[in-house]
Amino acid sequence: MDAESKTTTEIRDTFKDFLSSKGLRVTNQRLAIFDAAYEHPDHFTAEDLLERSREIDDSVSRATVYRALPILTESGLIREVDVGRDYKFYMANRNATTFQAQVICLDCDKIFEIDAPFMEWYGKTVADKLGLNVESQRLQVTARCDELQTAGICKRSGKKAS
Amino acid sequence: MDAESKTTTEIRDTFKDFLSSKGLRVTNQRLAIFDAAYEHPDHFTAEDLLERSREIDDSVSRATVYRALPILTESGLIREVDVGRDYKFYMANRNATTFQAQVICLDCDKIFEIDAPFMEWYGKTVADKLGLNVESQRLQVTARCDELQTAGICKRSGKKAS
DNA sequence: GTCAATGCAAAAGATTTGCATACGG
DNA sequence: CCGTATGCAAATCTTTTGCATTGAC
Repeated sequence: MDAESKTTTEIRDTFKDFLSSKGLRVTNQRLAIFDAAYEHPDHFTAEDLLERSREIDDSVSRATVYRALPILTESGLIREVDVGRDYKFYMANRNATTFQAQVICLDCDKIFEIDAPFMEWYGKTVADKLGLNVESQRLQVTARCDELQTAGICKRSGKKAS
Repeated sequence: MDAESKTTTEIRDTFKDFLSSKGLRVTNQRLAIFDAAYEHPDHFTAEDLLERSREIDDSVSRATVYRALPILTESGLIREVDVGRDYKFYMANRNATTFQAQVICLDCDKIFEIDAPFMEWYGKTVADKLGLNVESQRLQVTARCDELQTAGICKRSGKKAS
């Protein structure tokens, strides 16, 4: 067992506590959705999550996934990552302490999370000038993979040119 | 007439030239949509644009607006501003030379455009590390208007607490 | 005249919601 | 037991698309 970071079981207890503290019920479906999210090593969509949740508890419905996502987001246990497509991505918020920026590769179709600690300061500075209080921030870089286009293969994603 | 910046008429000619150069046709509908976009001082949605275009040429259909938007965006004459809602915003790209960040106020429901010249550098640096070439970037700060919540009115937007 | 552009209406696709039922506390 | 959470299916809402017709060049 990993001595440094919390186990999924421990985090699941945090989730249970969160639900209880909000007067929400601890249901099998919610736990299955939580587990599915934490099993996922990467970014996932609501649909991905539905599929994986159902492998754990096949009674999970799409509606329940969509209703659970805001709860998980509010609990801070997962993070919403909107990169401007017509559907949203999410990811387990395992141990991110600093602000994360995203680099989205249009060729690899992959999202990289990058530490961007200075963002904390930046957002506050700008918002202050307008007399506003920062609620959230996002910094996204959309990019192209030259390697894929030139060499025909991308080492990072393993994707080959089509 | 303004001696410093281009008139809308001049920019419309640029649009016509752009269309011709791409082998696209200069239609009344496209010009009406262009004019509507440039009459709009602020951010607007596709639906806003449809409404205003129809005041100029009532034959403009929703489909044509949606088909014109990517053309206008590609021409660089308007800019797409996706702030993570389920619909996109657009705005006339009058004279922006430096990178613009957005501050979105959840209370005023207003989008402020802010110069963020350092972003050019930042995006390139991060993408370089991954071996990627920057295609586009976005930096957005979501904020709350304390003034509105405390004093009940926001000077900036003129909005009153409900 | 030719073929791109248009309007219309239907389709698409992610997310939300109404409602009767199931189940957690 | 009470009331929240669920599944299902229908609804929503923006954006896209197929097709017959119109109009730019």
